[in-house]
Amino acid sequence: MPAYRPEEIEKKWQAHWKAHHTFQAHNHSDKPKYYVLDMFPYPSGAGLHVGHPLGYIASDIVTRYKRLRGFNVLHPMGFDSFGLPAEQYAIQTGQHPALTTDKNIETYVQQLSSLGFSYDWDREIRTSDASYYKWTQWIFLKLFNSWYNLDTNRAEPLTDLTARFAASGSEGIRAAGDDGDRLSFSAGQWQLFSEKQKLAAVLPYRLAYQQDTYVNWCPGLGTVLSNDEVKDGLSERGGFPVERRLMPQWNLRITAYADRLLAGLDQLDWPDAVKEMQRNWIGKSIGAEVEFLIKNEELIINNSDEAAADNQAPGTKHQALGIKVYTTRVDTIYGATFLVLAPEHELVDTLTTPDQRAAVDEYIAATKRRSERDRMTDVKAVSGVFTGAYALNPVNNEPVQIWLADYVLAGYGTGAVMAVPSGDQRDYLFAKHFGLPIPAISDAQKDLDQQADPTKEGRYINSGIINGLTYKEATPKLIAFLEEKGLGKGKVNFRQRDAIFGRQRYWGEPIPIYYKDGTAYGIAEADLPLVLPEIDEYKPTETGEPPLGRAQDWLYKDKYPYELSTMPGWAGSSWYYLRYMDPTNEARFVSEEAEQYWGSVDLYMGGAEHATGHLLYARFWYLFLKDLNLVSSGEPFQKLINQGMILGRSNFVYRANLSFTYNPKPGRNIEISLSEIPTLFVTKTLADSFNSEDATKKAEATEVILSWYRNRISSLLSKYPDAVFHATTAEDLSITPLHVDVSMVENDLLDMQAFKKWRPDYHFAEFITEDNDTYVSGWEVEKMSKAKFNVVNPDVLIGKYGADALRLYEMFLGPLEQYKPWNTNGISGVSGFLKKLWRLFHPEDGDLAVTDEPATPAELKVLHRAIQKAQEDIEKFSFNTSVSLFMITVNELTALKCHKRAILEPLVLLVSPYAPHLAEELWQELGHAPGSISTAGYPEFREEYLVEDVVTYPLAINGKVREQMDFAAAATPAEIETAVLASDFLAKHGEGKSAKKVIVVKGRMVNVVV
RNA sequence: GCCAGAGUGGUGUAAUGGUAGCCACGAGGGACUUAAAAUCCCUUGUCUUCGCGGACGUACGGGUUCGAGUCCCGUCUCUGGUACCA
Repeated sequence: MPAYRPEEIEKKWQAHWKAHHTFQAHNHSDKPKYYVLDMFPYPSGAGLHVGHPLGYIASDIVTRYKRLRGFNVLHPMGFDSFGLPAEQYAIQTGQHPALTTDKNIETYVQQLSSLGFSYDWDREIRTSDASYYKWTQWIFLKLFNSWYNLDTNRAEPLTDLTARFAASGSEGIRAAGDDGDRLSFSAGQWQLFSEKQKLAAVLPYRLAYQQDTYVNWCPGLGTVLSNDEVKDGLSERGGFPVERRLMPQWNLRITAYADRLLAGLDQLDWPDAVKEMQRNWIGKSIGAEVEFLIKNEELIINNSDEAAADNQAPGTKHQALGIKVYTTRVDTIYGATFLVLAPEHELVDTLTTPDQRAAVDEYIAATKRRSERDRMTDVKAVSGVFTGAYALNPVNNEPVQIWLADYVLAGYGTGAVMAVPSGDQRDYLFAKHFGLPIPAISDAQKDLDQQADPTKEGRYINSGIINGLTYKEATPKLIAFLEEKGLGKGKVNFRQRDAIFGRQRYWGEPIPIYYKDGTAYGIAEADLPLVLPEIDEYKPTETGEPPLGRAQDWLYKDKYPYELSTMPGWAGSSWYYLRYMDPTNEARFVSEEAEQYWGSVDLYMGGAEHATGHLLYARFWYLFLKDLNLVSSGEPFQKLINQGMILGRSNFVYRANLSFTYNPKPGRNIEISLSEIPTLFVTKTLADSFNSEDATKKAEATEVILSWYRNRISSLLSKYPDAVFHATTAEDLSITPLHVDVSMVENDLLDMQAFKKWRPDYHFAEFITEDNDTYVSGWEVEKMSKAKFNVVNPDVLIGKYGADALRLYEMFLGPLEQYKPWNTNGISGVSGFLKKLWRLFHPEDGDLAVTDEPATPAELKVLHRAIQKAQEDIEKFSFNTSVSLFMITVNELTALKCHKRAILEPLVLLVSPYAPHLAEELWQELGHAPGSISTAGYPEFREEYLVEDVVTYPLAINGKVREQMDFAAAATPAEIETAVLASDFLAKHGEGKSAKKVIVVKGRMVNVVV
């Protein structure tokens, strides 16, 4: 083969790999294992753009490197194939989402293959296959049939719990979750419960449970969304508004694992940013729960005795009515001058006095009207209403007013706060707004007439039993005091909520639950999978039920209706990495043997956007499976790398907004053809001058444009003397930058002919160009999107330069983790490098001309420096520097005219993880078996080839380098110092001063201090 | 606001505390060619000098050090995340 033709060799090797299953991983091997995982893609209809493969290329390089290093590498790919876009498309077109999904997957597989990734395609999985989601449903049933025992700090089978109920009732059971939802009963009462009562009693213990929950309801999508699917009050997919709504929902009790999810982070080799995001998301806070008793209790209970009666659940002993608040600053309790409840707080109705009833009702109604989005964007506005009721501060029995305000969230803590206006800025603003007192509580607080001061410094004042104490002394004293009175206790709170686990949508895993007499039962494991039924339309039913309500005769055992919600998008992706270990197992979600062999993922490559969603859910499921002894490692993903996003580089043209509108002279009639009314675009230089701060520049630019305009008007007037134009003046001249498709721009020069053909309204475009007749377009870095015309398709680049060039170029762009703009221009550089590499084997693009001559020391030095650095770089995921290293190496070998097998063969191995097709081809030409390069072994680094006899030292005076001098590599610092001082160095550069000190860093440099 | 991370030529970037700008792109000049493409060679941080050279230069202001792009303190800007979380 003469010249380097990527289009031929790449197709050839891709076909070879596919036919020979070259990258198949085996579950039995003497080799050490290594598991490299890419994040599970959702196969979108748009296919891949150049930003998507970045992480895949990096992980493939590591994969191929590890194979060379003798590892048995598992590197799988599959598809998260349930999801909203396919379903939205189905609603619009009536096409079954399975069909569009299959088509999209086909495109993905084709695109991924054309990039030469070394996936073991025999392990491909799809979450929407029944053979896969059978096990997703199976895990759900495990969750449904488990509870979390706080005494053993792990999930346990529900049967253990019911056995304890039967033996000793609910007494003494400590389970994760809210005890407020649970009944207390004796063993005798349990025995007397009906089956329905028993199931109802058990439900609030389950790790998958159904409950009325405040959810993010998205009317635009017709479903609920989880917190991580909502951004700024809008749905992440589609951007529809989201509102709070109370609905019965399936939930997963992820909060049971909050502490373990938090603690586990410390052992993970993950980016700090991601760990920090998970810590914030879990949001552990250590504080206290304090109860404020209601003043004038009787008065209020009389006012609303029904609500008060509700509050006395049967079986609980009578307690004085109180409001529990959660605080992390119990030390500030003497400064608590009022309480604020969330408008949804359960005691609101009970507490409201007749005088305030109208105001409170009005406030609650107003809160409901405000969408979640308004509440979030409008955080500065202070609003609230007084209930008329008072509570007693438990530390001093002072009466405090009880208010409602929507800045208090129903879902966090107890839904009520004690407001300490001197120490909390929101409380401060609230107090100022409503004229409530702001007493100081610490002698260190400053500027209380301006703002709150949350300091923990100083000593307490106006604070009863803690007066004069410090923060450290006061907190335990107060908690002890409150505990003794039975009005408070230390408490840990988490910001994280249980995960809502149902979607009112079609295209997802059916939840394996059926209803008998209104009670939820899990279907038998033997009856899995519960297959997604066919339906006529993918919309909700007329009665507002989810689409599954349309399924005909869809009943368990022909009798019992199924749950109509499906699982959320993250269900299937929470355990997929386990299925890859044993993807076709029909008897188990993964065999014990395969699970124990592969253990956990050694390297997980993916975007940071999954930090708080997928990565948290997957860890949660893993810990749960571990509690059930179904998996064996501590955490699922040992090392995580976030590849940065590749941003688009948009190009702009500058339209001069000139008026060509006209009227005929009175009594005349004219029609000017559109083709004679141009749209004027000015080159960037002119547009920049026009937008410049410099008035002279701006005036000059304006004049250039207006003189062009006047010429044009006058030529139109000579042709149409009857027209009167509304002329553009210097004052109303403006310039609008417009996006232009990046494919029409090369090195920021616009292809003006292509631009004119691009759209009808640019057909008659005219240009004011640079002096050399080029049109320079502007540019800006933005996200890649169709609307910005900056999307670059990898297929086009592969067609032009080859996959190897694209792989190298994406790595060459910069550090993997960094966000960086895409600029196609530079790809010619790596393409040139590949050609040069080829020419080391095929001089002048002729026949293979590799010789068996022995290598020279200079050649060996180049090679071994490359081996050393390539290895270091890949171990620290610094791929950009290895590409530049390869370029240097090839440049030097070209200069040395090196065509020797002893050098080139190891070089091919070094490059092979990056440019696998080229490497395979050359490897075969060198006489090796086709396809054998991937396990050929990594070249061994030999330090001795790098040893130099002579080292050139830079000589500096006071840190400024002045000269260079050669020394024997073995020279000692003392010898070097003597030699430097003996030379004329100081005389030439020392400005007559004498040396105070000489610093010699061996092998590095010499600095003379004067 | 809070939490991360980052600021180096026209651009992407490189630099175990030790000669700042490697490797590329772009630009300028040249060779080859009827021409173009491809390929090859030279120049390319700024200022200064005919040149040798010199001065300045890693967002800004300080500090530590023989020596700072790198470490420390403060400021500014940008990017990402998060936000009434009590």
